[in-house]
Amino acid sequence: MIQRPRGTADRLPAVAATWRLVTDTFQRQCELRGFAPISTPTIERSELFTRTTGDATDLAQKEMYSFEDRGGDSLTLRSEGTAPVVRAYVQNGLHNLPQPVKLYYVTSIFRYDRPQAGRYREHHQIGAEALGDSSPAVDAEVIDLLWSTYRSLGIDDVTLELNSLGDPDTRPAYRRALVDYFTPLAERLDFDSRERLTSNPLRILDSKNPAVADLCADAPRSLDFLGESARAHFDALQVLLESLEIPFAINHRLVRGLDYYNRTVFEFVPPDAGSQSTVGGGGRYDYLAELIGANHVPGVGFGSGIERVLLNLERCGLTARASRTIDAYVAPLAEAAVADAMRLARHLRQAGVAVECGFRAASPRSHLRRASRSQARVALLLGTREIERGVVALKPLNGAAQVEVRRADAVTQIQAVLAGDS
RNA sequence: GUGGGCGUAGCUCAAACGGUUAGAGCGUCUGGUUGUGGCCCAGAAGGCUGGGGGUUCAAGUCCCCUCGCUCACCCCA
Repeated sequence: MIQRPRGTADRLPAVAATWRLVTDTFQRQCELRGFAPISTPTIERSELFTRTTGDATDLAQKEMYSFEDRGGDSLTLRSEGTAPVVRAYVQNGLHNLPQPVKLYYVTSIFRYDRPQAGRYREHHQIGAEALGDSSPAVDAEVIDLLWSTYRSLGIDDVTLELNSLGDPDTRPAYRRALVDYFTPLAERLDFDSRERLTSNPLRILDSKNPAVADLCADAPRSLDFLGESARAHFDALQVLLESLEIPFAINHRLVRGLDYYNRTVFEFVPPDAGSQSTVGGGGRYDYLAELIGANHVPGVGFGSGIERVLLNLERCGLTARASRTIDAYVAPLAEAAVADAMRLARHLRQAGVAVECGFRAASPRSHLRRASRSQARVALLLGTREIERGVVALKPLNGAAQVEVRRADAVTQIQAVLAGDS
């Protein structure tokens, strides 16, 4: 049997209601703030991701789904959500719209990684980006959007962690300070962290290795290296978050897995999250557009894994139940009635009634069993008797008495019954 | 990429020491006298015991390999 690729999932009807709850809630929160939907291709030129993500990141080094197409171009399945949106903004001249341009998306993300709880090779993210405005209020709005989405869903125990990484002009000094701090301690670092000492020292801070974490406690803090304007930006953001009553905690060790971030970075983490500690995160990326060869475009945004949101909904006991969609079930009792049954179903549907139609002639018992399980409120029986007399038997499934209605007024009669017992 | 646990019907699970024809519940389908649902009852369908190799008179059971699932490391959403 051919099976689905590793790390992918079939999303069955049973989880559709909860899935839709998440995306609908997010969409609603976006619309409440004037964020407009955007979608970008599943594949992009590989350079879009390699140039923005950062050479020293795991994502760039071993997690991208890249391939050469028949024309010899290197393409990559979307490995993160932000760079494609920035690319689309630049390529489509969205800087001609009033700034900032506020965009949101619901999309799939592909990363080659070993699957485990809450981690997939194809996962899905809700995300938003605000491009073209560098003021801290935009950071606050974006954070508020994600926070409000979680709150509306009923997830009220995730905590917001916040940090600022400063700007490119102060990054080298901070980086040097980290190297100066960790180099004498190199023997106490694990292998990965020692590697990062030269490749990407900031990421040492992210290590979950307890020994390394201990050393990080006294490591230089990025907040102490902020330039004047980055400092003001971060202070302003905190005031805004406090005024919005969004609780947050400064995490000096919070860096992010992608190198394009500057200034604000944030993550939402659930309590006692085992290995998958982040349900959503993002930050500011004012220099990303330049990395892909465009003019300067400040931006801030986030991504949040839908599968991880689902895990948190489940943890909080908040999964949605599918609602009934079928109003009526049409049951052909004889082979000769099948065509009539389908015609009746069509008339009802044209009138806005949701109808499930039995496809083959069967006993009333068999059809009524199906009708019950379809959760329809009425069953419409069509047999040779009914066809001869130009009527249809209308049986409410709530125990009320069965009646016969003429075919000519079947639709209005059925609508009346449906309206009556709802 | 590294390590642990686990693979029996669509699902949840049985099958003592290796020993006849691998079972049950749920679900599905059909029926329970003439054309009437849910509950109940009966019957049926549904398995190369993940795959391959080995040991043995005999393997779902023991050994090896492999694939898959899962959890953790790592990384991230």
